[in-house]
Amino acid sequence: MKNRAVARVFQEIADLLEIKGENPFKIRAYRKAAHTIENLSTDLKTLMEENKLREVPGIGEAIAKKITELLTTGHLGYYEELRREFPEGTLSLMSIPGIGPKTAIRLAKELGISNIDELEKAIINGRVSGLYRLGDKVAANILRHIRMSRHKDMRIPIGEALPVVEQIVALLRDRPGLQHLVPAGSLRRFKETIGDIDIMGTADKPQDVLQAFVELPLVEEILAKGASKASVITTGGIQVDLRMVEPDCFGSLLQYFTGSKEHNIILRERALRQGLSLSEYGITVLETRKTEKFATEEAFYDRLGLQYVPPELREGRHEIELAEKRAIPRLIETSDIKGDLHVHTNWSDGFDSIEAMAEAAMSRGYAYLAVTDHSAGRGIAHGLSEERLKKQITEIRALNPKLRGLRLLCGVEVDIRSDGTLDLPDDILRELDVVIAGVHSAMAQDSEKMTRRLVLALENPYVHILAHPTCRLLGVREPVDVDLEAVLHTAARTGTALEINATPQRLDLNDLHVMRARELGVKLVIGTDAHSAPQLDTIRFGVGVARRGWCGKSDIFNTKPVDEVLTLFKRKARASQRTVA
DNA sequence: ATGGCTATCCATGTTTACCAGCTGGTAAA
Repeated sequence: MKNRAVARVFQEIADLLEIKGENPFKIRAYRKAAHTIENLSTDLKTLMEENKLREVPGIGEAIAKKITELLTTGHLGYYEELRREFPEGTLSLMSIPGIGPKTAIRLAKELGISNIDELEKAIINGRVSGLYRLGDKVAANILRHIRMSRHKDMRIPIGEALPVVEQIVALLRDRPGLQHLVPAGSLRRFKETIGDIDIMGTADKPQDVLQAFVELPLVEEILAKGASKASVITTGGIQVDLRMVEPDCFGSLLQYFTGSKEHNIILRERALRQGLSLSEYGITVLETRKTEKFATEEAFYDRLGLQYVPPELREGRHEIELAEKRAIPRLIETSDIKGDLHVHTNWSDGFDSIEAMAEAAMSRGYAYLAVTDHSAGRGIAHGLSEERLKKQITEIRALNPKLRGLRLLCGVEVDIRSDGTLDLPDDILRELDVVIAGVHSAMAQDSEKMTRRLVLALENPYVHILAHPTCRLLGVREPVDVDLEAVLHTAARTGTALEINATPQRLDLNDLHVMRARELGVKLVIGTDAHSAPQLDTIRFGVGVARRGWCGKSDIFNTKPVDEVLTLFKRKARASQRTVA
């Protein structure tokens, strides 16, 4: 049994205990243990054999015993008994937002509902809204979430797909005779979700590479393996195709399989007008019927009289027009980023200390890092009260002289309450270098209310950045209902920056929003929202979104030196003082 | 259930918002 499977059992025990209404601290102990086990770098079995289970923080006598039982017998009596106490399927009801343990158990016991389909029927028949303390609004809300979960698309978030591809490429890169190995498709274009993963390669002996590919440890199932192509399903359930091709037409093949379809259609139509026919094998001159081959994409675009088009722009918008005029801008790169303006520490719900985050920022070569922990309104995150924030400011100021080359900025991610007011008074916000405002509650508000709420927050003279403006979580939570156009205009008018939140689950703003923001002259920053030091690396996902939104270095504010950033932020408060005067 | 450590004990995560019924339970973040 793998660590992950053990963790899942404990997570489910916690859910069941929650339904049961057990001691909350006991529930938390199981959740904590599950989390620790999931992130453990050593195999539980090894720890068990060395009698070191108890040394893991969060694993005590009872849980160590349960792990041992699981690992030796493959079963856990306690868990199985617990499951028997509740109707089958009660747990699945809790996956619907709006249904917690109390409601789940009532639906199961009072209506005999044991799965989501039955729940849907019961709501439609009006059986749910008849229950005590469950009215029409609750029922309608649950129904809405059920329908939403049905329509969830099955594409994989790029945050999951990219690491898998990188792992595969890293494992195969050193095969003798391998020349190219490049992911194509929507992954290469850095779309936020990916269908299947396509990797293209060239090698002296393609068969060897294909063989090594299907033998990788992360391969769960081999769907097909031929002379030039293999398809597998990874242990994470993602389909990956590897296509080995002839080196002399690698360029046109890579171009073809990178897409997008829309981009390639426009390209073909344009080529036809020039008497050229495009295919994945090259460019055919219609008059002579001769096909030219291209080893690189650059040569391919060049033959068509076009500037090279970065994959992120190949969406059939206006990139080909601009490539004709050689007017495609230089896009932002991760190395252009000079600092991160949104990170958390263990003062709120972050994992690492301020020092550890600063250390990580220095090793990335950053010039600055803004510490922006939550405010008290986010109770569960152990958000900072005014008092604790003051203490943190003192600590950061004391730390700064000790840091070589890095400027730590004092900041906060202040809650925007349901009415648009902020969770901290202006007096303290005024003291800070960086104030990020963000919505973390009451996300179901209607568009009018939500828009008014965000506009009000942006109008605060001390708010510099609006965090994750639409609050979406890919595959988990839909964006809030908001008039984003109005928000963008307010941001432009007040000189407030909008964030491209780089957390792979968020990517918020998205590429289209970023384009629109650029058009309106809205300042943009990329922030990782890192909750641990390694998460500073997720900046590249934000850079990917910015590139898809046609951003150059100058469009993203945290490519500027620290003084310029601070000057801009201070300018907003000064401007509003003038307005008042 | 864990971990600290005077203990067959005690602390451990908190605030906001919404809805059903007009104060308090439930869920989300």
